[in-house]
Amino acid sequence: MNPKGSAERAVTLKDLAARLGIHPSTVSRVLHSDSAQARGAASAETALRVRELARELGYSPDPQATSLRTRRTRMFGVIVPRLSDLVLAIMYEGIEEAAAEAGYSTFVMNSRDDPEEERRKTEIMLARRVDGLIIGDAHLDGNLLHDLTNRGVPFVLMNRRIEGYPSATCDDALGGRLAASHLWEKGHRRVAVIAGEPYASTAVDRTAGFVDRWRELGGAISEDAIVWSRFDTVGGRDATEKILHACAPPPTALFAVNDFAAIGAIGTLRSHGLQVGRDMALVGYNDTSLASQLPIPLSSVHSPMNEIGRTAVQLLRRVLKGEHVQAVQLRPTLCVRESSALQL
Amino acid sequence: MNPKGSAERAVTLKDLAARLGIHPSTVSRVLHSDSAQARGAASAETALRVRELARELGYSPDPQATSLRTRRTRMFGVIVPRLSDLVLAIMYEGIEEAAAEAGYSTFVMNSRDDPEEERRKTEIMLARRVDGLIIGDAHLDGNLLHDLTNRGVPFVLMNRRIEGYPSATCDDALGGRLAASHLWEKGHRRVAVIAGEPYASTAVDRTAGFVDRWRELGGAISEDAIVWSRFDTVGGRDATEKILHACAPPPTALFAVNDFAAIGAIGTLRSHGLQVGRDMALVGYNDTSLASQLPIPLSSVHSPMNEIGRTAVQLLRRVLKGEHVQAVQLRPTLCVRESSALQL
DNA sequence: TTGCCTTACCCAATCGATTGGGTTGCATTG
DNA sequence: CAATGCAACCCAATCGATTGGGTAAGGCAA
Repeated sequence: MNPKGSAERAVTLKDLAARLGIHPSTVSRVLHSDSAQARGAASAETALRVRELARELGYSPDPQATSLRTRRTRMFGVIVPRLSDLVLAIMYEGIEEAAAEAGYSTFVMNSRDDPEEERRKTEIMLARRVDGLIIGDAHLDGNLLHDLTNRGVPFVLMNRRIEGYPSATCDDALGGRLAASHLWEKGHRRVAVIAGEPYASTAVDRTAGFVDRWRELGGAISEDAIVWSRFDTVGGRDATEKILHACAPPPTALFAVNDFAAIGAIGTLRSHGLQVGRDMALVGYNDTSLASQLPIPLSSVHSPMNEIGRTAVQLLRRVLKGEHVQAVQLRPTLCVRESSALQL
Repeated sequence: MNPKGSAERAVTLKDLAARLGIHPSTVSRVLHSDSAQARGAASAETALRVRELARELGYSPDPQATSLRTRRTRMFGVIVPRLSDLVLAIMYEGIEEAAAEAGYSTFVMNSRDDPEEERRKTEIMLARRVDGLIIGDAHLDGNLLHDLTNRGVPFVLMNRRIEGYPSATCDDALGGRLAASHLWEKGHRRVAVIAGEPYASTAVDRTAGFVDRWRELGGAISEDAIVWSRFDTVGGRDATEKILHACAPPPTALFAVNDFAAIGAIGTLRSHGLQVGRDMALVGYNDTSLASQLPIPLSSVHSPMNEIGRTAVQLLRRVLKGEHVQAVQLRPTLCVRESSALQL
């Protein structure tokens, strides 16, 4: 069929037109118009012939040519701290699904949570002429977003939010409150928080929600009991170590704003001879697939990660239509498991 | 600066040419040529002026226009079972880095390990006119690759290999052998394998390597002791359950071809009152970041995942240059931890 | 019969970059 | 002095699709 192994030359509008004896522009209108909008484009009969031949020859429009003319690429750029962070990977799956359904393709790039890298990656995507950006690593203290706004670049935030910009996130304050209510009900009165990175709204909101609710319930929580940390297992390890050293008497429960930090905490607790669920209650966040599969299943605030990704795409599409969109916060739910099931 | 918030019209070659009073083609040659190849393009002085103005106005060539003319998009398509599989996510990080360094962008899509979906996603990428594909979910029994070859589509495999196609993988047979040698040395004589999906070379090679080595050492291993399973925690759970039911007397060691399956195994063992590392040795595969952070740190065969991703990009670039490339297998190493450290 | 609509098309410019094939002006060479 | 070479450019076609603006043919009403 293709003996030389060279990619066959793709079928073009001109090819179709030549075979049918009509003009390329007519073919374009037939294939492009939304079936109704083909006002005076062609007769029903011609339209049928065009569509038939297109199918037969496997015509697929050249996206580069289309983009050149229409100034739209139907590509979105997605920036995340790292795809090897399961949370972002799942959100990205949601993005990819929703984007594909809408006829968009997506580029993802890792910024490693470094503002310099984030800026560099953003420029690469803009140089590619993406139609819009989904930014999953927004820093509370950055100025990239301000610049992008000035340059008229359409974008939305995902996962982390920043006041004044459109975003698709979990209602993290609510998630923190759920964790606080749960631990309070279980009889805990001394708690500590593994709070995550202070530049990320996820960490800040979850912590703030927890603390707010805790105080509402009449609990006390000191500054020492709130430890900022990296989001990964090592961060959770170190933070737990700090908490165990700083708090006397030690807390009876921990809230980690991230499942991986929680897993790190488990390790540290174990090496201090403390068993999770019995000597120390533990609640994580995101309910990643591992939480329920751990030797001692981990309680976790479930956030709808796939849905957050899908929502980000919807929002970005509305931004592109010129709508003024608000931030969307999706509801988390609490999954109680063995790590915090015991009544004190 | 841009009060209406509309994206500023990008600077084009024509703009530069107009300002300099020369022809766009001259500007193109100056900016495009590899500094030496600009044979008779322009005088050194003119070239300097061109480059200066380009920098000043922030000229960046329109990739769509370039692609249209050159028939190359400088985009690679990447297909993986799922990015939420940490192993693939890390390989993808390697791909992204290497691709970016070479001036390529990458699309990733999830096939969910479904051949139908894989085919669909492949077509989407080809419709986007990617220059080549990196296929991370090759099925041993599929026929997609054959079709792609016939159509002259440049591609390489990653993570999983198939005889006769270029690929970048871990030397999985060796990895299996390392695990076998280790468990044998620790005194184990009854072992079982959580073997993974039989359509994936990773699973097949790791299992075969393990069994080969085991027999070389004089060990016996029955069919019942090799259980095929999904790659995730649930798969590991079910497989372990099966092994504990089928093997009498039970094995003293398990080799799981994937860390997540190993984590699933830990859960099942625990619910049977068996403690990993003491009652049952366990070795996983890939040495994902979690392995060392688990409550009982997991021994695991370390595979150079980032490097595999980078290698896939290098191979694909060589394929594009028309070179005939062979499969590359990168060396794994064994990380022994508490889960299999005890001498029987 | 004239004027006016429709219908069903066609024409040509355009998007931005690339590239094979010129052209011009000047200097060198035999 | 004619011929040749070379440096430094310019020209125009091209990639494939889109789109504003035609236009010819036919029908219908006044």
